[in-house]
Amino acid sequence: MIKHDKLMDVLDYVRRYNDENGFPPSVRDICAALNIKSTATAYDYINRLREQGYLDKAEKKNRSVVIRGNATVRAPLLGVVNAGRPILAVEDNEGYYALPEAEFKGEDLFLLRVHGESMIEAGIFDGDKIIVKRQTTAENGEIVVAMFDDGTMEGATVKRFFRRGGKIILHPENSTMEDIIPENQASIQILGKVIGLMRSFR
Amino acid sequence: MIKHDKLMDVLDYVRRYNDENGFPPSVRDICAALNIKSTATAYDYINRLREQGYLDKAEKKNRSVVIRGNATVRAPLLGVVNAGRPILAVEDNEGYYALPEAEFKGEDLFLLRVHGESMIEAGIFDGDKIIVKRQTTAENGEIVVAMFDDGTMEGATVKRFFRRGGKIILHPENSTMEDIIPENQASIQILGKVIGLMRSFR
DNA sequence: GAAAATATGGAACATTTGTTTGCATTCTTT
DNA sequence: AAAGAATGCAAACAAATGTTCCATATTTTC
Repeated sequence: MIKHDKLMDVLDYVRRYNDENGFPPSVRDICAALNIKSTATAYDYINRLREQGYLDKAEKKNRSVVIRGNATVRAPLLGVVNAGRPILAVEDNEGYYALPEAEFKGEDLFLLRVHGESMIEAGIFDGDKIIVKRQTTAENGEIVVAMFDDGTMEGATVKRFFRRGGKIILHPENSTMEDIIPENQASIQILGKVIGLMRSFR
Repeated sequence: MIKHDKLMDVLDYVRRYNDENGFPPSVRDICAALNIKSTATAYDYINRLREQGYLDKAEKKNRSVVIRGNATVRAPLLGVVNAGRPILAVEDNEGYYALPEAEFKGEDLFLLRVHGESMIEAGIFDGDKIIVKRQTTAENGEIVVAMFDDGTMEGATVKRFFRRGGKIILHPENSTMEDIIPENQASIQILGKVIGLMRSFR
């Protein structure tokens, strides 16, 4: 059983305040909310929570208490796969998404909305948002976002990537569809590797 | 085309600073980063960005500039479905996840890690994390997390919910499995409705 | 090119906020 | 009960930070 003491109250309050306001509370905010009479007391609580590894705080910076392990990475939602060229300048993104850093700490991430059924057997459905790590190469069996340069197809697709006998195979995870084996390998450009997905049932 | 002026530089910096530190920058931080000579100038930028709807700021509060539309809802990851009783006090959660408020603004959310293949045809795979809105009722066709009180099964399961002819049907989206039609309806407790999911390919 | 409008800077000021110190109180241990 | 440790408080101080005022530069308009 976890002790439900004042320290945990402070931790909960910091979390809640940050959720509601988008920035952390001051020492005096904590005092007011938890009926603590002295700022020194709240200040001490913060330091103990820091020692115990529950939160971080930048010295002498106002409103800088942050819950440890809550770090997020932000990735832009760039567009729709299969509906034109999605990867352009940062300006035409459709917003940013916060992803838990613990899971998605790849450096350069972006999101794409998936259109079509070609990866349905891999659990990627029409309308899903995939989390893509930007890279130009891929290993056998990885799911990639690839783009065709030569006009044989418009835009980009999501497929499972294989290289066999010097040929690149883009394999849809849908038994009603055929593998794509491009004649000209140079015409294929890997935009990134799919490392996660988000779905909203609505 | 979007004008790439100083205002947008400020906006980008606020976003980046917040991503990296977990709390917003001060006016002087902005000055230092963007080579702005006077705090009045940066202060003015902030106000204009606020007027144009790009960010919010609490008056007279230090480090309180936040990007508008970036609000997140936090939901605790409570455990594993089908492996014991997952829904307990907030204390034994395995961490919090930030979800974009724009999509998941239901009030009381939590996450569960899915175990098993029973919903595979609905695109919910073993290991996925589902986002659940806590509620005790469900509509026909919704995917729910349900728990059995009477010991016929241990713990909770994810199934599609139907009520037909006075009977509750819990339908696995897996053609190799049978519907669950409990004798005693009262023994079934709806814990929530699945409204989203997250997956990490690793 | 002059006038007007706008943008930026310098500096001071006001407020918020973090931090320290010492003391009183409560709890623990002996 | 006494000693010691931990906890909480009040008050003051120092630093960080938001805010304002006005002068100067820059751009726009006519």
